[in-house]
Amino acid sequence: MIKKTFRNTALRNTILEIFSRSEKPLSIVELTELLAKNDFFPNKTTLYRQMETLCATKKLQQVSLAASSSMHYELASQHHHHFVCTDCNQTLCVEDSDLEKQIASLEQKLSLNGLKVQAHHFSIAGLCENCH
Amino acid sequence: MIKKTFRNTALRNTILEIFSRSEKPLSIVELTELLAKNDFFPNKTTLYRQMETLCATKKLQQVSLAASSSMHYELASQHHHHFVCTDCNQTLCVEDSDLEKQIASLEQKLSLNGLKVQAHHFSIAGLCENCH
DNA sequence: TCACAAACGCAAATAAGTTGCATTTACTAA
DNA sequence: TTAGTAAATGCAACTTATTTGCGTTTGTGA
Repeated sequence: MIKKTFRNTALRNTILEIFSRSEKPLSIVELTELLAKNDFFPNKTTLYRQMETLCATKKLQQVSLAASSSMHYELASQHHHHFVCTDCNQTLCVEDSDLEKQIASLEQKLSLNGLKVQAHHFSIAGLCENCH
Repeated sequence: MIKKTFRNTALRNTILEIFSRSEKPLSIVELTELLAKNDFFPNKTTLYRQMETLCATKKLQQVSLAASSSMHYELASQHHHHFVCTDCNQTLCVEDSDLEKQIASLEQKLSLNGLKVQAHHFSIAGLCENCH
């Protein structure tokens, strides 16, 4: 098994900074916009590959949001769940420790049944205060 | 407000039959394959529009599965959650009434906070028994 | 400071889903 | 029973998200 060395590049550091400052998961498009404000204009292929590397090294993780057709990402250390407005796409973080516990217990149960759990995806779609 | 009349077509009835026989959510591609076995070869545009109509009339509902990039659908009356193998794509239904309750209570809480909940999406990604 | 793998950019390809428009068909009302 | 109308369908072209191949640049350990 060959170990890939993880390099420090200005782009990568900036990406991680942006994610650590963001309160919500970001898509490639959103990330591109935020990078532009920091004077980075990387090719989209580079960004997709950054996401791949950063997810593989557990720095980030994928988040699939109910109302969106594109993948979103967040810091792996900041995993939580979201409400997404189907009209304006606004995203709100939803905290519910009981739900977390219930999910953890379900995952535990699945592990005992011979499945290896890698991730869970949960989100709620609906209309936010402004949109209904 | 104009009411659209919902028509019965052979294709539509077959689609609903296929979903009622299926134990797991189906993507457009999977549906196309099953329709072919019933000698239906509809255009993909037609299928996307069928999904639109059938979801709007609450016969079906969208399901986003963790390990997949394409939308899946299931009978609205059969809503449950799924485990998806990231390797072989096998899908297993996961029953957990406590989790359901917890989600319902969270949705209730969100409603009281001025949000209109339309749907939730939950799935677990991992490796099935055969793949690890 | 050199070599090599990791990171990057560009162009083209693929996959999922959508739109416009013309044609066909199910259903309703006469 | 039939004629009119809106729903359903098909086709081609388009958009958006993501991936692949390949050549070039750059960070980092020896």
